[in-house]
Amino acid sequence: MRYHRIPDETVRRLPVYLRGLMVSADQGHEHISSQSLADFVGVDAWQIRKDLSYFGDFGTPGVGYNIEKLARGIKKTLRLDVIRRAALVGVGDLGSALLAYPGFRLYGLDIVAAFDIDPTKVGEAVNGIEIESAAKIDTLKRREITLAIVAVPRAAAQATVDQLVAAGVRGILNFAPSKVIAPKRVKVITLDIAMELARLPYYIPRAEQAAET
Amino acid sequence: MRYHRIPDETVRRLPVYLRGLMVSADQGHEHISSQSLADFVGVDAWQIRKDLSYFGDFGTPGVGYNIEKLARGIKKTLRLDVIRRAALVGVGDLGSALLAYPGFRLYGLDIVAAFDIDPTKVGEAVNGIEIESAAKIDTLKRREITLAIVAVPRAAAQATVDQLVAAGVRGILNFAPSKVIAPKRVKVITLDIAMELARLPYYIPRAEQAAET
DNA sequence: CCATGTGAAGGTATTCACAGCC
DNA sequence: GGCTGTGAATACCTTCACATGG
Repeated sequence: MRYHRIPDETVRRLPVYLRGLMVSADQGHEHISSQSLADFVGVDAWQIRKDLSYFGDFGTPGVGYNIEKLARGIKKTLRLDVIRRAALVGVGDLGSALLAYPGFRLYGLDIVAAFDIDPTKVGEAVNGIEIESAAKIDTLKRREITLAIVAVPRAAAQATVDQLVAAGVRGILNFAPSKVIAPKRVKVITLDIAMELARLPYYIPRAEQAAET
Repeated sequence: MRYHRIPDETVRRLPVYLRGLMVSADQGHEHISSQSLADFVGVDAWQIRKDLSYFGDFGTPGVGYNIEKLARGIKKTLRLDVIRRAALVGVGDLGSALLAYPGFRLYGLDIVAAFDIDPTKVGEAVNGIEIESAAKIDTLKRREITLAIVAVPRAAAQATVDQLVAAGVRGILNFAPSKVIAPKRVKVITLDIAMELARLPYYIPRAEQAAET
């Protein structure tokens, strides 16, 4: 099945598998079966096998998967086999937390630049990265930074995205709670944290909303 | 179609519509057509109409939707018609940013308690909320707090969830990068920020990864 | 004998096209 | 004429069951 297009839902799950594999490797394992990985990451075993079948044969029947080899295969498929440089725009509370967040490294992602519009912040360093004026966003192309994280207020989001697009950025993770428009060649993922919390109550049955004293 | 089960994907989109409606109301509008709302939030018009058809007739043919009425309907469906009290566990960089984040209010969600295991943080106040010892999580039931946000390191996530479940919490938004197990009656949504950034490169064609000098 | 990889079946969500109502 | 609400058609994803290979 190696020549099919990979479903979006599979692309969404691949980083989960990757994380599971790395944790498992840290624990000293060399091989893992689809069933063990399934138990570990919380997905069904056949789902994992189906997902992997879209882009290659990694397993050995009777044995399982070589962790190292499978991790490399997933990274290559996700195009994470190269270290990716990313820029952050908006060094507020959330932006600062993202700069300090160590989790990106696991996927070979590296935040190497930070921008803010506030002159009092420019020049300051957060987590070893000096904050630059937002006017300097146009230097990203020269610096070969192709990913960006937008953590600015809603009102500034579209203008920021426009700047980033003009600077040649190809992928944007947007935390501002609003739709932003970008050309088709630029992939935008919008993540509204409040919205995720907002859909939680739906799954709580009415009768049990109050504390069951 | 009022008596069907609402698809999960629809539940995921409803908060988007709700946000769009509120912004539109702020701009002084009273009515809105599915087409205008579609342009505004970035979803197709027929998708909006289909989604809304799962739980009620809100529109008037030839006119559109009364914004106020539709917003109330969506809130009721999402069970957001009551102010919801939430607790935060883990007041690190991300946790502090979440405490300061004003976006939850829009959905009637209110963070009213914060816990951390670090004794030097306990007693401090962040954004008007006093940080309590994590050992006090068991008081949540008494305080009728049914939602929780977990922003602790991966290693502590499962133990934190166990504590929250024991304290009667019914919905958990988990930022720790790991699967957590909870009884079926407790809904858990895991949000791994690094993973969202990690699937961005997949959508950037190989030939265009480097800056196009 | 055990675990993978995959056609085929089944289920869910998206998209279309239009009847019905203001 | 304009816009909603929805059956029907389509596309997509999940789940199953098993043939295949170590």
